[in-house]
Amino acid sequence: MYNERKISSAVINRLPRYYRYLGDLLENDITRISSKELSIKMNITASQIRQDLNNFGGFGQQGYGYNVEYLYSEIKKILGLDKVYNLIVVGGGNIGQALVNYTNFEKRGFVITAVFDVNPRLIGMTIRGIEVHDVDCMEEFVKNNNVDVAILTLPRSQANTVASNLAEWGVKGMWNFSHVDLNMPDDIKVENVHLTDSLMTLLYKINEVETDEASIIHNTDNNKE
Amino acid sequence: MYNERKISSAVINRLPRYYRYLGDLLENDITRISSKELSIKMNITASQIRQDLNNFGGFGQQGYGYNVEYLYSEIKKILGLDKVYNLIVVGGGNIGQALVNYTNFEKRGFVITAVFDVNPRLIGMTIRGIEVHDVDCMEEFVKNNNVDVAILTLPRSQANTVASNLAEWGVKGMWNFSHVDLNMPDDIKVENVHLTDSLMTLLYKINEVETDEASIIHNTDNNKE
DNA sequence: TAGATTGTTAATCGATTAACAATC
DNA sequence: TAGATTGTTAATCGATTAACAATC
Repeated sequence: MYNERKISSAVINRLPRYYRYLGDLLENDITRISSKELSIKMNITASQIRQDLNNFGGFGQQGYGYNVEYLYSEIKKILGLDKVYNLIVVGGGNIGQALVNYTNFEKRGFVITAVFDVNPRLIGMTIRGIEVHDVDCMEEFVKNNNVDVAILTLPRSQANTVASNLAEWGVKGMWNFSHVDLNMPDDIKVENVHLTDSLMTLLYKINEVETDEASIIHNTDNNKE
Repeated sequence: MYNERKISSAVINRLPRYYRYLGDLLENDITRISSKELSIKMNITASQIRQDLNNFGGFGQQGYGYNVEYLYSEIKKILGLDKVYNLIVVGGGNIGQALVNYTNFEKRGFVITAVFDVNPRLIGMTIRGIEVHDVDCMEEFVKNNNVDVAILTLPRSQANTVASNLAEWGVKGMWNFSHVDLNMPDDIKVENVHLTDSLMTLLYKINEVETDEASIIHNTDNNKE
């Protein structure tokens, strides 16, 4: 496991998608698949699939392809999904509550154990059996429980201060829904979900299509010049 | 505008971040900024900033840098944020409701005008003044209203069928929260928010840190060999 | 003017794709 | 065995960074 070079984030970001497709194959009782077949399903090249997988090991067999169940379980291990994780939600607003209510997380071993907020109207409430605590209790909670990930769904202005504290108290990863970049030491991992940014890029693309269509018309007009 | 080569998605994905930083500068009454200064704030290279911006035009001035207000307004136009968009939510579950309740969207001109669901217990309800309709009414609604984007927060199994219908009825973009890939014609734009995938990559990174630490110890042990 | 900083070309780096020998 | 398909090296492609002449 050691002495290996770092895996590029392009590869890592594709792993959950492989995992999803292999899970679908499993559900359909497909026992083996070649990189070529999978590449057609996933709309990527077979070469990329083989390169990606070989970052972690030789999971296939010449002339046969990949055993679906084995490859699925290996990717599961690579992603660390064979463990259970302890998550807390910091910020009990719309998104925070929605994530607590999303029962699929628990099925996968992502267990939300507490929600924290400053709002007295929320504190003491229970969301799907999980209590909303005062943020003042957060330090004690984090220090006494092994919190793997904090889900940050709080206002921009507070995100960095809170995240720094959490990191100091032992939280290893920040799943950041706050619309701001976090400044964290290298050993604290951050994954951003910037919903507004995501929607903006979609709007760009929609407008781009319209512009393209306009230019096709325009070019046709000028064809005779 | 026409005859330009296509802008890479790496660039497009960075635009909302530029927009955010420029907005912050504006709020702090900073009127000009050089690519070098901005690069330090954003933790990217000045070269990349200049390359990115020059895909769309020369917004700066030699010896001066960029006028913050002007550049902000130009990126706003590039992203199409100077318009108002009509969105619908398809699937009135946790995430769907949370997005309806997120009032910041409206401030930016992303207006959610309707929610659709199959659940009789939700139909007729009102979320922040927006009614939840029966999906059976969706065709009529979409055909009579100019729907720019459908926010898909429905089960995997239904996402593709529903999205195909919506595309046929005139929806231009799909903001896809369903945990499945959509097969859409090229002129329909899709932006995925795969929350589970995002969390999985975070977990990978957390475990990677732990593995790295283990290997450092291991390497030290073996140093004498 | 002199200094600063852009816009843009050239160099580098990294990621994707192609090719093929190894081998099941 | 012959055919299929991997693992891996080499080639290509695209994105990032560096460099610098143009110019405000």
